[in-house]
This record gives sequence, C-alpha cells and structure tokens, in this order.
Amino acid sequence: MVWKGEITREKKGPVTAAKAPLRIVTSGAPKTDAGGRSAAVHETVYERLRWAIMSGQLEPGRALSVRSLAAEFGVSAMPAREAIRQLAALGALEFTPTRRVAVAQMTPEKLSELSDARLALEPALAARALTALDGDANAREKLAAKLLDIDETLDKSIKQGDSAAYARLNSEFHFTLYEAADAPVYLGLVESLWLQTGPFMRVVIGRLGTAALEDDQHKEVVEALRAGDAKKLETAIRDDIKQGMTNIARGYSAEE
Amino acid sequence: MVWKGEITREKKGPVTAAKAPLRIVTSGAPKTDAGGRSAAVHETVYERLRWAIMSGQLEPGRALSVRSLAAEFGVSAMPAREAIRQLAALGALEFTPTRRVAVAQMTPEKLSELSDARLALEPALAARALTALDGDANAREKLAAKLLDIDETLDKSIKQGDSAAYARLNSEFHFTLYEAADAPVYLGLVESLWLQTGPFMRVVIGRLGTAALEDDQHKEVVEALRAGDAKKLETAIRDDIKQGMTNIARGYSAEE
DNA sequence: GCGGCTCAAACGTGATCACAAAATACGGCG
DNA sequence: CGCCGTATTTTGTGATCACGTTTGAGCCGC
Repeated sequence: MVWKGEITREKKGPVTAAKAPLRIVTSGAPKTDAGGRSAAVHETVYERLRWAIMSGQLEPGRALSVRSLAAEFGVSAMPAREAIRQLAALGALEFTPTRRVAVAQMTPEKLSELSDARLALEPALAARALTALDGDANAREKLAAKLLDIDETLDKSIKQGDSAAYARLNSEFHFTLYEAADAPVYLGLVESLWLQTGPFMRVVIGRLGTAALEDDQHKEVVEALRAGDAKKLETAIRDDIKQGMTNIARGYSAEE
Repeated sequence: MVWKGEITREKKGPVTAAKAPLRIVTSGAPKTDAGGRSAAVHETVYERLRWAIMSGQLEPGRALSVRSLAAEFGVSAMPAREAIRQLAALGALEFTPTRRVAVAQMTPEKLSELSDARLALEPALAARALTALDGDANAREKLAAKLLDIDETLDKSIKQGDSAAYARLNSEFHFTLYEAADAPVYLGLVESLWLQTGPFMRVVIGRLGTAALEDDQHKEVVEALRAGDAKKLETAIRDDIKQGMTNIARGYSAEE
C-alpha cells in the first residue's frame, strides 16, 4: 500500500470534506511535456492536478481552494486558478452554490451516465486505433508489445496492493491504445470521462482493495489488437469498462 | 441576411485570420442565468463568448486575445482569460505554438470525428430524454409543443435567410430536448461537440445559404417524442445529424 | 517595385492587491 | 453539555502591473 493510511474514512460533509493539508503526489505521473518549448507554469500545475484527480488521490467532495493549491505547488494564485477552471470545465471539479470548488461528487445517476458514455465512446475509439494502424502490422505489434509491458507492471502492482501504481498504469494502458487512434476529439471526450471517474476509483480501491481489480480484459485487448480483429477489440474494451464500472458501483453501494 | 457582409472571404492565414474588430453579438442568445445568485462577470463573458462560437459568429482560425476580448466586453483582462481557458479546455479554442489563442480550425479528419462522436452520443441522449419522461405523457406533450414552437420559428428564419437566428434556434431545439434527459455528463460532452462544430457552421451557411438547411428531421423528432417511440427518435436524431454534418462537409469541400 | 530588417505596439503570463462574501473558530448563554 | 451568535480567517473575484516574447507594419537598401 502506498496510501499511507490517508484513505481512512473521514467525516464527509455534504459538499466539502475534511481539511487535510492536500498532499498531492506527482512523482509517479507519466511525463507529458513533449514540446520543445518550456512548459508554462499553469500547464504544469494543470497536469499535476489533473493527474492527482485521475489517479484518485483526491476523494470526491474534497474542497480545493486557489490559495491552498497555489501553496501546495509553490506558485502564485494565478496558475492555480487557471488549472482549477480548466478542470472544472471538463467536469472533474464542481462549483458549490457559493462558488467554492470541490472534487465532483459521485451519485448513482452519474455513475450510470459515465458508464454508458464510456461504453459509447471507448470501444469505438479503440477500433479507430486499429483502423489507424491497419496497414502497418509492424506498428500494431509494436503497440501490442508496449501494452503488454504496461499490463505486466500493472499486474505486479495489483498483487502488491499498490493502488496508486494501479491507477497510473491502468490509465496508461488505455490511453496508450487510444492515442494510437490519432483522434483528438474522441480523446478529449474520453479524457473528460476518466477525469470524472478518477475520484470514484479512489473510493473503490480503498474499500475493496486491489484484489477486486484483478480480472481485467487487458490480455484480450492485446490479443485482438495483434489479430487486427476490430469486433473482438471492441468487445474486450467494453467488457473491461463494464468490469471496472461494476466494481465502482459495488464500492459505492458499500458506502451506504 | 444578418451577417452584414462580414462573411466575405478574408485572407485566411494558416493559423490566425484577419484582424477585424471582433464584433460579437449576444442580443439573440438564449438566457442562461437561472440561479438566483447574480452571475459573476467571468461567467457572463464565458456565456457570451460561448454563444458567439456556437452560433458561428467567429470563423475558424479567428484569433482572439485576452485584451481584445476584455475590451469588447468592457471588462478587465481577468474574466476574459478565464473564459478563454474554459473554452479552450472544451476544444472550442486552440492554442497556437506560440501560445496565442484562436477559434479551432476545421480539418476533414476532425469533421469526421465530430460527426461520429455526435452520432454516438446524441441519439442516445435523446432516447434518455424519452426515458426520463416516460411515465409522464403529459410532460412529453408539453416538451413536444415547445419543440414544435421552436421549429416553426426556425423554419421561418430559414426562409428569411437569417442564419444567425437559424444557428440559435437549431441549438435551442436540440438542447431543449437533450436537457430533458437530465443527464449532465452526456450533456457536457455534447456541448463540447457543438462548440467544436459551431465555427464550421458559419462557413457552411456563408457558402451554401440557409436553403441547404431546409430539410432537417425536426418534425420526425417531435413525432417520435409524441409517440414515445425511442427507436424512431434515435433514427430521427441520427438522420438530422447526418444531414447537418453532410452539409458542413459540402461547405467545407467547396472551400478548396 | 520588392524583399528583408528593425522597431514599436500588442500579447501571454505570472504576481500582487483590494474588497466582499463565506467558512471556521470561539466564547457565552441556555 | 449543547447551541447559537460573533469575530477572525480564509476564500473567490476582479483589477492592475511588470516582464519577456511575438507580431506586424513601416522603412531602408537593393
């Protein structure tokens, strides 16, 4: 475990949760700075906060503030504001009626919506990746090897109960595949969905443990990719999503 | 026509377009301020800019700047920055390599993606609206009447060649239906897609005229809603999207 | 007349300040 | 012992400033 026990049930208010010091870890985050240009400060803040949300480091309802976030990252208020606003636009953060900002809450309805939307988009996006790589069996094999590599590390982290590593590798697995589709519009939509499911993940893993996440469909995904079988690939992604979202639903209902 | 001739072909650079004074009209925009709380300045700026983009007032490639937008709306730089950043997060605006911001460009690939994504989400969202209203035939009838009313005004504006009114009413028609679904996640995704197609619309109407937009599927949509026929509703929405996106594609290819 | 260069204007970005509203902590009252 | 009203702190928000970079127009040389 890596959570350092910080997952222990906290008194959860209706909107804003406890007031812990916001400890955000970005060490294990995948590097995203690809441009030759040095990244702007607000971009790194955005990326770090984004990663913290997607990897489930911030539980739903966790209150954020411009100043505390700025202090956490050692920057001024401005970049923190911009990062918060961007993530709010993507649905990862919500505004309370008094304009305060918090990690989006989970509700059964939202869970259902997220699940449906993911099922509507991600299998199609995966199939698009296959199409993009269709002619090039070599590229397909290379991608498959990359995915397999990620999946092996992922399995290891599940066995070790390292939920932080799990969150990182699982998203890395999916987005490595999705990025191959070269479909920025789809990718943006899916990223938004992952940002909204991320905080739920934290709750699930905290309650159910990583053992519940063992039987994903990643092997089938790689197989279908190797075979160039779009139908099978879609099915595998679909099943993987169903599996994951069912786990979240289980973890959620366990809360009540 | 309402465009006051401002649609005349301008020298279109690779990224930033002409440097006209940014005339943004928000008079016809649907009012969105529902909360009892007085709206923050940055929210109204966001809404107005959002509306300008969705209704196609800003052609793709149009350069924006924080200062010019602030001047246009008579506010300071801060609210303009926040609005720009939110819309960039939703894919409506793009950053140039030198961090300058512009209305997103259109490409054939993007058009195809937007079309596919809309087809994947909007029929499902419409069906969800039907489900949400399923038990209440009275509510269905009320919504149908509302939609019919919008559609009538819409037809009128088509005949008058008022493309600004068309853009407003068309989005109003769809989102009135979609909002009935009470599905915020889906709605957010679809809004993002409309924000990305909006600027394309401007080009289309400018080239093809409103006559090309005449045969939409709105009547069929209302019929299906009245009948409570989900399958038919999905088909109608699907056909309407196909129709619209085909028009955009035509308008786009006419540009080359 | 035309291309390249220079320089002033405009821009993005981060920092800081002021103000009103909201949240939290606290102390007194029931 | 619990509740409520007050005072302090924190917060969102908008405005403004400074600095280094980019842009684009004008000018010079060819």
